[in-house]
Order: sequence, then C-alpha cells, then structure tokens
Amino acid sequence: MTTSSQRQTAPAGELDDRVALRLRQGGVRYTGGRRRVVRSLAAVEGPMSAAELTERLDESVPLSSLYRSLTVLAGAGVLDRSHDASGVARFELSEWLGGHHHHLVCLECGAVDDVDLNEADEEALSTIASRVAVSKSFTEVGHRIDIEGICSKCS
Amino acid sequence: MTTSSQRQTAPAGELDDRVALRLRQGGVRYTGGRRRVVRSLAAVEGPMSAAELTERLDESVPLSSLYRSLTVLAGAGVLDRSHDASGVARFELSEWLGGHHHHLVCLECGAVDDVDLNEADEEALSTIASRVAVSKSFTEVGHRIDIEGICSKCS
DNA sequence: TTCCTTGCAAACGATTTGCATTGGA
DNA sequence: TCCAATGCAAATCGTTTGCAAGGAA
Repeated sequence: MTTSSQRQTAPAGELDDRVALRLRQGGVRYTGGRRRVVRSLAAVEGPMSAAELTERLDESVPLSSLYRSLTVLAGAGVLDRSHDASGVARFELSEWLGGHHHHLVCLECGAVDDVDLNEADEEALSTIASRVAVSKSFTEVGHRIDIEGICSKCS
Repeated sequence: MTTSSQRQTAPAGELDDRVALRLRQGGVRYTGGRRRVVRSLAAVEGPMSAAELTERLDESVPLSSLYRSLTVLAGAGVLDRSHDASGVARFELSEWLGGHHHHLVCLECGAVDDVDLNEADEEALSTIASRVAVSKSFTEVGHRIDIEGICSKCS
C-alpha cells in the first residue's frame, strides 16, 4: 500500500497559503490538525487511508477527529476522496493543489502510484474525454485513467 | 443511480454457457441464485450495488446470500467489483463478458453510465496506457477512463 | 461571549461469517 | 451419500455522530 513517483511540488508555505485561503472562503478554520493532514498528504504520492494517516501523524490523533478533518477538507475541495479495492476511503490533494495525474493500481497489493502524462498524450486524452462527455450531454468536471495491473514489486 | 446506453449484447443463452463453463473450471456451481444475479447484471448498463440488485430480484434473496453469490462470481472473474462515491460496492459483468468500456460518473446523483469509444480513440488510449505501464515496469491488465461531471438529469 | 473544533464513546451501515439446513450431482 | 449452497442471526469494521470540554476570534 505504499507508493512512489515524481511530481512538481510547490513550496510548503505556498501550499498552506493556498489551502488557508480556500478554507477561509469556505468559512472554516485552518487548524493545526488540518494543517498536519494537508502536509502529510503533500509529502506522499498516491492517496492515503485514514488509518495510514494516523500512523504518519506521530501525535496520536483520534480517528474520529481525523475523519472530521478529512471530511471538512474534502468538502472544501482541498482533498479528493476515492476508494481502494476493498472499499476503504483514500484521500489525496485535489488536482488544483497536487496537479492533474492518473493512477496505476496494483491488483496484487493495492498500491496506487501517480503518473503524469506528457503534454501530447494528455491533450489527446482530454480531447477524447470531452468528446464523449459532449455526446452524452454530460458536463465534464474531470477525468482520469486508471491503469490496472501488477506493480514491479509484486510481479 | 440509474443508467442508460447501448452495447453489443450476446444472446442470453450464450452468456449463461460462457459463465457456466468458467464457473465449472473454477469448481463452483452455477446455481439458480447465481444465474439470476448474472442475468440481472446483463440486463442493465452500469454497475449495481447489492441493495439495488435485491430490488430487481423479485423473489427476496437474503442480502447475505446475495453477497456470497457476488463474492463467488467476482472471485471467478465473472464480475468486476468497484465502489461508488460513498464507498458502496458495485458489480458488473467482467469485460470478457460485457465488453470493454468506460464510465461517466455523475458527481451529483452518483449514476454511472457506460460508454464505448470508437476504434481510433480506443486504440489511442490503449497506446497511451501501455506506454505508461511499460515506463513504470507495470504489467498492465486493463485500463479505464472515468469521466466525472454532472449528468444531463442533474444539470 | 460565541462559535468552531476536538475527544471520547456510542451509533451506523455495508459486508462478512458461524452454524445448522437444504439441495443438487 | 456428500459437499457445496443457502438462510438467519450475530459479528466485523470503516466511518459517522451526539454531547460535553477546549480554543480562537
């Protein structure tokens, strides 16, 4: 359930500023607990579960509080929530913070790796996605390819 | 949580035969209950939850039995399990039975619609996916685009 | 003071499992 | 006959919520 990759990472301070602004606009505080959650997620690649997050946060945060932070952050659009193969919720920075990317999902160990496409591929994909959306009278908000298979560790 | 679309549907009998063979090879029986599940899923577009399935199966099947059927069928590779926005499991025929397709996910009502790509787009997408997989030493088993947005009913 | 946030414990809901019964090859 | 499949009820487990205490504006 670990992950690795490379991605353009903005300075930590700038990240905090952007999140703080967003939360303020939503009328909620950017408290220490929420800040720790955001920083933890910014430090890893791939979405994390609440359980994994508590391990990373040395100071033991009660799960209920953690879930509340995650819920608030997701509601404010700071985090994206998805679900792994076993249905457990996983969180990652939203695209406007963490960048647009896709997922490699290992069917063996469940690890999720982030990948960026080169510009040409990304554009080709976006074109396909928006064409489909239009043909179905669907208002596209985003798209993502999930590539399923077996990661190098498991094969 | 409903859905609509078009897709090549094989004759019901042939579907049963293919599933029966697969299950026999896996050493499990193709019982009446399992047959009803498979037929229900073949009759709709988009993945269904266990709860939705019980409604469709007039004869009231206990949830526990239904879940056992779904687990067996997914384990045998007859069904694919995914999860909706709230983490509830949804099942659909595996691609070798139901055909390769992609999903339009409505962020408002949660409906999932199936979409087929034209040959050219599908090939372009496959090429991108396999190129990514290779570059990450990942053994690709499959891929799918999820297009998120607002469906025509909700907008 | 006034709300928002946090802890703790209890409540929830989807899914799973133990066990006894039923049913098909 | 014999083992897989099924029902029912109880158990799990991730996640949510009620309520009282703590904190920031």
